[in-house]
Formats: sequence, C-alpha cells, structure tokens
Amino acid sequence: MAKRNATLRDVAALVGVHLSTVSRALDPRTRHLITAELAERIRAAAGQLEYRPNAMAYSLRTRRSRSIGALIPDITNPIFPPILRGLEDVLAPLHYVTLIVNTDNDPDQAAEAVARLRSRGVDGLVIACAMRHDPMLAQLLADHLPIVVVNRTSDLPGLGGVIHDEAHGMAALVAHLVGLGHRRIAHIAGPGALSTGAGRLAAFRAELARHAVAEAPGTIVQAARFSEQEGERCAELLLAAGRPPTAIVAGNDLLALGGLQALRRHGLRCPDDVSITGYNDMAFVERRAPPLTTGRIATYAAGRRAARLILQQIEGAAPAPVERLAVELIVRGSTGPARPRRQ
Amino acid sequence: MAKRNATLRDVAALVGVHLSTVSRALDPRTRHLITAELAERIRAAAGQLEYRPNAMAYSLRTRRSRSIGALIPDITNPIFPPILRGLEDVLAPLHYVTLIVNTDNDPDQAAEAVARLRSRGVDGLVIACAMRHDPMLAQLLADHLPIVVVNRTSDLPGLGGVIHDEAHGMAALVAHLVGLGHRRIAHIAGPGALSTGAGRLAAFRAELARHAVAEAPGTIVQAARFSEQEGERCAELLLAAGRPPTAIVAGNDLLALGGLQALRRHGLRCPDDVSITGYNDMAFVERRAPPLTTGRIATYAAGRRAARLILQQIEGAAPAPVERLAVELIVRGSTGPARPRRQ
DNA sequence: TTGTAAGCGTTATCAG
DNA sequence: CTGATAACGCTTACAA
Repeated sequence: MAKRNATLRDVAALVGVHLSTVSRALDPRTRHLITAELAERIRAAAGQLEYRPNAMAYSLRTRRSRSIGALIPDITNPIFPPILRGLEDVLAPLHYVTLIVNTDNDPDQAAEAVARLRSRGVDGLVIACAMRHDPMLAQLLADHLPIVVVNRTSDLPGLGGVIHDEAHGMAALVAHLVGLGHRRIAHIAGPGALSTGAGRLAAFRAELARHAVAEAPGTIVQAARFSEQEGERCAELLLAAGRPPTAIVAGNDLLALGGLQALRRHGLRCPDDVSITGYNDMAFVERRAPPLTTGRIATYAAGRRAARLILQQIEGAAPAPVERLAVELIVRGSTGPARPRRQ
Repeated sequence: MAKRNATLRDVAALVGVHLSTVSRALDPRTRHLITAELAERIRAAAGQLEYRPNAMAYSLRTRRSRSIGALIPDITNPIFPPILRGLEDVLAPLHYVTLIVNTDNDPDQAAEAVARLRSRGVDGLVIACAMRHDPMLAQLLADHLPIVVVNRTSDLPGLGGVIHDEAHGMAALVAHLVGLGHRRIAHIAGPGALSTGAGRLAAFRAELARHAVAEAPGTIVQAARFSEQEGERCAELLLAAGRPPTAIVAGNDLLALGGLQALRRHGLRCPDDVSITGYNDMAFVERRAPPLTTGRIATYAAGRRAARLILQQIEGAAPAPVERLAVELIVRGSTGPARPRRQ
C-alpha cells in the first residue's frame, strides 16, 4: 500500500558495501570506525534514498523503543494538556515519542493501558493518575519498569516524580482569607483517595490551627470527584446548614466553579457574601465572573520535570524522592473582605 | 533492567510444543487450526507466564503497527483535547495507540514530525493542522500513506477527512445578529491560509449579501493567528474607525475573547453597546462574563469520525470526500438587540 | 493438526 | 577499517 521505505540493505546496494558498514556509518557512535570518505558517500546515498531507520527493527534489536507512556485521567481536563506539552517539549527533541492514554481514573482501565503500553515496549511510564493506595504502581515498581508520578502521588515508598506543594499552596490561600478577616472558613475537600485531595485537606486543617481559627463542625465536606457537579453538591451541603461560612476553600477550580453555581442559586453574591477560592489555576479561569482566586500549580514545569526524571531512570538512575513544585497564590475577584453577618 | 517479558518461545517450552503452534493458538484467526484441548493448555500457559505479544516484533513482521499519528497545532488549545479523546475512544478498543505530536502550526515542525512518525511505522495519520496550501499533505497523498484531515482541510483534491460546516455555522450566527436588528456587522477573520479562517470569511460575506446587508469598507479585518492577542488587535482596528459596528463576528472564540478585552478598554459594554460572537464553543466559554454566543463545533464527534475514516483507509478503502459536521448556534449573553447609536 | 524455516530491518559480535 | 553472521520475537507459507 504505502511506499516501502529504503532500508540499510538498499543503501548498501547503492554504495556497494555491506549493510553493516552502512549501519556503522550512520550511527554517530560508530562513525569513527569508517573511512571519512566512505562515510560521506554512504550519508549521501542514504539521503538520496530518503533512508529512515525502521524504529521497530531498532527496538526489537536494542530493547529500547524511545517511547514513553503517559497515563492521565482525562485529556479533556484542562490541567493535563500543559503537563503533556511539557513532557513532549523535552522528549521530542530527544526523538522520544509519548503514548498518551486516558484512564478516567478507573484502575481497571489503567491496568489495561499499562499492559498494552508494556507490550509496546515503552521505556518508561509517566503516571498522572496515581492513587494513594495503588497496587498497580507497586507492581510496576516491583517489575523495575522506570516510572515517575506527576501531579498526584501515591503513599508507596520508593517512588519518584514531581507533584505540587499542597501544604504551601493551601497555606497561602488560608492566610489570604484569614488576612481578609474570615473566620468561618469551609473546605470542599477533593477525593480522599488522591494525594491532592487528602494533602490539601490536611494542609487546610493545619493552617486553620496555625491561625488559631476554630474548625466548626460540618465545615468540611468531602467531594467524591474533582468535578463541578460535586462542587455544587458539596456547597449545597455547606449552605443548607444554619450559619453559612463567609469563605469556602475548594479543593480545586472545578469544585470552586460548582460552588459558585450553588452560591448563585442561594442568592448569595461572591465575594460580597461569600468568598471562594479554587486550586490549580486552570486555563481561562481568570476570565470568569468573578475571576477565581486560586493556587497556581506549575503544570507545564511539572511535565518538563517529569520528562527529565523518567529519562534519568531510563538511563539507570534510581528514582529520586518525589519533588514538590511551588504553588503560587493568585488573588483575583472571588475573594474579598469578610463582612459582618446577621446571625 | 526491567523484567524480561515472556515470549512465544517461553510459552512453547512450558507446554512442550513448537512456538508456531503457540502463535496460532493465541491468534483468534488461526485458533481453529489447533486442537481445542491443546489450545486451551496453551492459553493457560500463556496466562501463567503473563505472556504479552511483543508489538515491535509483530510490526516488523506484519508491517502493521496498530498505531496512528495525530498532528495537532497545540494540545494546549482547548478545541483539540476533545478531538483527541474522540480518536482514542474509537482506536483504543481496537488496540491502536495514538502518537500525538504538536506542530505549533509550523510546517517545518510538521514535516519533522511526519518523518519521525513514518519511521515509527504508523499505519496512518490524522492531521488537525492542515493548511490550505500544504505541500506536505500532497507528498503524503503521493506516498499513499493513509491520511485524514480533521477540523481543518486543504485545497488539495482527493483528500479524506471531516471538518465543520462553516457555511452553515456562519449563516446561523449572521442570521441571529440580523434578526436582532444589527446592520453594521464587522468580522474579525481568522488566518486566510486556513480553511477555517477562509471558509468562515467567505460564508460571512455570502450571508451579509443574502440578507442584503451592506458590507461597509473597513468592516472586515484579518487576524494573523487564532489568538486572543490578535482578536484584541483586530478589534482595536474596528473601534478606531469612525463609526464602530454594533456587532462583531469573530472567527473563533479566542478572537472573540480578545475582542471583548478591546471593547472593555474602549468603555463599550457587551452586549449593550456591541454584540460579539465566537466560534467553536470551546470549554468554559459559557462561564465567562458575558457568556459567549457562538457556533458549537462537534469536536468529540469529529475525532471519532476521523478515527473511523482513517481505519477505513488502513483497511484499503480510498479516501472519501471530506465530510462536514453540523455547527450548532449557541445563543448566550454576548449578543443582544441592536440599539440606535449616535452617529 | 502440528512442525520447519524463512525473513521483517536492525545492531553487535565475530573474523578477516 | 570492513564483511559475514547471528540474534531480537513474531507470522506464515510449506512440509510432514
């Protein structure tokens, strides 16, 4: 069907040498073994035939595919494209290709995907869908396949990767609200099974304590997923209770967006009646009404870093402990001073 | 380093048969050649050894990689993730993998990417970065590599793929504005080198004519890219002129968003002073202030359709003419009735 | 019904 | 320095 590509054999025939000589002449690491003049003739012939090495044959022979797998929950979630772009921007120049798979946060789909990627001989895996309890990761680790987590991590020891500094980001958010005079601060916590959800919740509690702000009962509600729908549901719970909070810290931007909907339905204005904060600073969240105050995670940088880390492991380095990237407080219109409220 | 996978040879040794027998027993198409009982023993042994076929060896032997390349301008642009998701949702169940490459709309990067993908033996290419004049596509077509365009097309004849019905979408948008009483309608046109930019401009003109609305000079301004920045620049041009339009039809949502900025800077309110429309209905554009009236393109469906089309070509079918998916008019808050203006 | 053997395009280990 | 040759793991005529 498609035009057959030229092979080493074709080039060898054209130049009149053995194909192994062509292989050597074309490989920078072995070119020095060949007479300069001959190497040049070979290069010319290869160019003329538009010779392109067959990656499958290369991989079969060397057990190196120059491909890495990327497991993400859903490419349609705006925080992942920048991570993927970061990955590709460091991997592509090194002639690696990234195999992206969506897992929908489903362990079965993830396992399926890993099996398929392994059968394709990926040199390593970048995992953006780690669960705190993640048997699949344990298996991967045991099999000594290079893996790196990004964005989320697992409780598993010995894992390498790069995530965001939840403690730091949450501290900044809470300090910001406390500074605005808020004392009744609620939290819509992300899924407890994820390091992001759990980490932010823990940090939220720690920060309230540090500021000597009481944690009222019923002031923390747990979302089942990082979604607008869940944010709306959880905010409803918070608002249904007797005295609504003056500020809501949402586990991420999506939850905050949902919270905003609930606020609107209750006739509460943001930030006049209730301040709300997000987390992640996903694309276009600055253009909403009101623009969201949030913690900006360094998604693109995380992608680049993850790529570097996986390459190191592929080169044989042991996984370095999970790194944490700084989270930047972005103050926008969804937060304002606390105003006295009728009891 | 990583645990070596079991091979046909390993399974064959365990069962005590020849590896070719194992190969047949494991392939649904040839399983009937094997005694049912033996086939079962082989399947059991394969399971026990966690046998996974080596995709590289398979590809080398069969010249089928079960991989397709996807060329997109930038994964970070919100219209592409749903397309990619659509692709994957039909390809993954068929055990295909998608190699995604960002080209940044740069023909050199695209050519580079295609070369690398071909060297990896992709069975076909889905191209979301087609230019109206696109020598690379011509080359691909000449080489009989299965290709399909998506979202944008080329002027090249004989190309298959799926795009959006620009004429239809633009007609709905213009009719909507005319219906609101607008007569001074401007257009921020997308890049003329792209089928989307050119197609929407042509349709815009055709629709004005059909409604017998005069096209005032200086009322169409050309953007160099589909970006907010360009939208802002172009809107400035429109507003700098003597009598500003009462409505602006932007070539896509990004251009509209930029236009909105310019409006704000000029102290013009939307939609009270000037209505504005986008195109694409990219994610979260409904939550802006004002929420954008736009033409919704069927990105996910386009991705799914493109996958089907490329599979057909891989199976040997000739490329079918480029299809057009319906564009849905989404009326939101950024458009309102035209109000009389001081001259 | 099963075994034999060739070959896909490379790289790597031998000789010469 | 260059050539011959053996894998890498798989599919597929062809033999038995």
